[in-house]
Amino acid sequence: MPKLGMEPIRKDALVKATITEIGRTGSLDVTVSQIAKRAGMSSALAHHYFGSKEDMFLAAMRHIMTIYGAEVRGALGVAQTPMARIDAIVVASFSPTNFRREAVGAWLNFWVLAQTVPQAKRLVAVYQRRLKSNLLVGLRPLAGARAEGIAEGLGALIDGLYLRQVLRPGAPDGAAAAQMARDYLAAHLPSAPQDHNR
Amino acid sequence: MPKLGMEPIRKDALVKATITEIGRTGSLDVTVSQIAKRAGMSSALAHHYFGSKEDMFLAAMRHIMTIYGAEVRGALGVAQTPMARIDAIVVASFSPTNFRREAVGAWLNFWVLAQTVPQAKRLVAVYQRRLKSNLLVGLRPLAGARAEGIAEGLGALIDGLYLRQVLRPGAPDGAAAAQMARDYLAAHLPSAPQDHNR
DNA sequence: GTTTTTGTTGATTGACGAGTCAATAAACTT
DNA sequence: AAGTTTATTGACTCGTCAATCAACAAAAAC
Repeated sequence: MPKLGMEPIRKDALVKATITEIGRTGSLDVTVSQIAKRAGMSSALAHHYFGSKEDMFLAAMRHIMTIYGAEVRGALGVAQTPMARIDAIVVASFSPTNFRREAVGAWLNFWVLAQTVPQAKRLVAVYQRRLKSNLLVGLRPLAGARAEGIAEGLGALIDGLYLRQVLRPGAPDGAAAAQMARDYLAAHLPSAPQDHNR
Repeated sequence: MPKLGMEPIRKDALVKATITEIGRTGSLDVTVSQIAKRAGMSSALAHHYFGSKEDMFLAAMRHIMTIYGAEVRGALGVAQTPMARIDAIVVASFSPTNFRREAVGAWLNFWVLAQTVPQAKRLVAVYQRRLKSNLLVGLRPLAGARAEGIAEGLGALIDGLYLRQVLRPGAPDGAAAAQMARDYLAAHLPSAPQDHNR
């Protein structure tokens, strides 16, 4: 009973299943059959919609980045001050949607994929560029010439917190991670010493 | 012409070849044959000395960590002040030996391996614990109760800088990375504002 | 000098998995 | 109603690779 217009639904299910499976197993060594099964279809159908396993990986990467990008954009939309802009990015980066187990696990594996697949590398590069430029908009008014270095450092710290989350047991603590990023900012922007407790 | 006492030599060659190959290809999907070939022997011999491919990976991880640990210990040995201790760790972390391309590429892949192989996870945990405790010895006299959080943050930053190095083209710039870590410290330890140029 | 230990490899096995294909079926078109 | 497009899958091909084995060689032990 082939309903028509299945393509987008199937592709979407496959993309999500790809992220889930990679995140769950913590490896790119997931079989197309595994992914297809989780998405509720045969592996042949998965190959029908995506040409190859690599295409599925790339689509999954794009999906993660799209969600992240949308969330950042949404938060930036309502930010009024430079400081609020930066904080919006930090909050979005560690929001439950983005900082959840499977997504972080998949993200790390995509980083590894980027070493092999040029297309994946380009996607990571896009992410890095966007993150940095978004941060700079908020940082330049606050830090002037030092903004560049601070953005670089904060970016690396965020990535590092993601990296470490991967091996942490239990549910991700986005709030703690976000606080760590804020501490970094507070230390580098003495102009806004908002909190120094503990 | 079997010379005797080959075992340690062969094992050593295999461990180094494993790191090289993983770093070079940027993936754990290296074949035992590839590794053995680079180490100048047959794949059968590789299996003879290490029981399995996984054993080779674990030995390679241990090797990387051993080198790193030795270098840190050496640097700590001559450090007189708390600040010197912290700096010794930072310098060792980004020394040419540890911060070279293949080693960093392999290191990231081992991090991924840790998601799958409990033994590998334990090794990473050991690394993290040692790093943190080493940092704390230097940090506590300088930051008191804040030391804990700073050590955590600096650790994440270091890991993040490693992570990002993986995708950076060209030769690794350990000096720049180390400077970033120092900036982090300078910002969090206002007591020692050693440099604030640029 | 024969037996044992250590080193070494080519060839083989066995499993697994990406991608293809042929076939079936339900919708839409004309 | 015949033809076309879209959906779907079981079965198959083909390659790859970890791991094993049988065999050979040289040193050491007896």
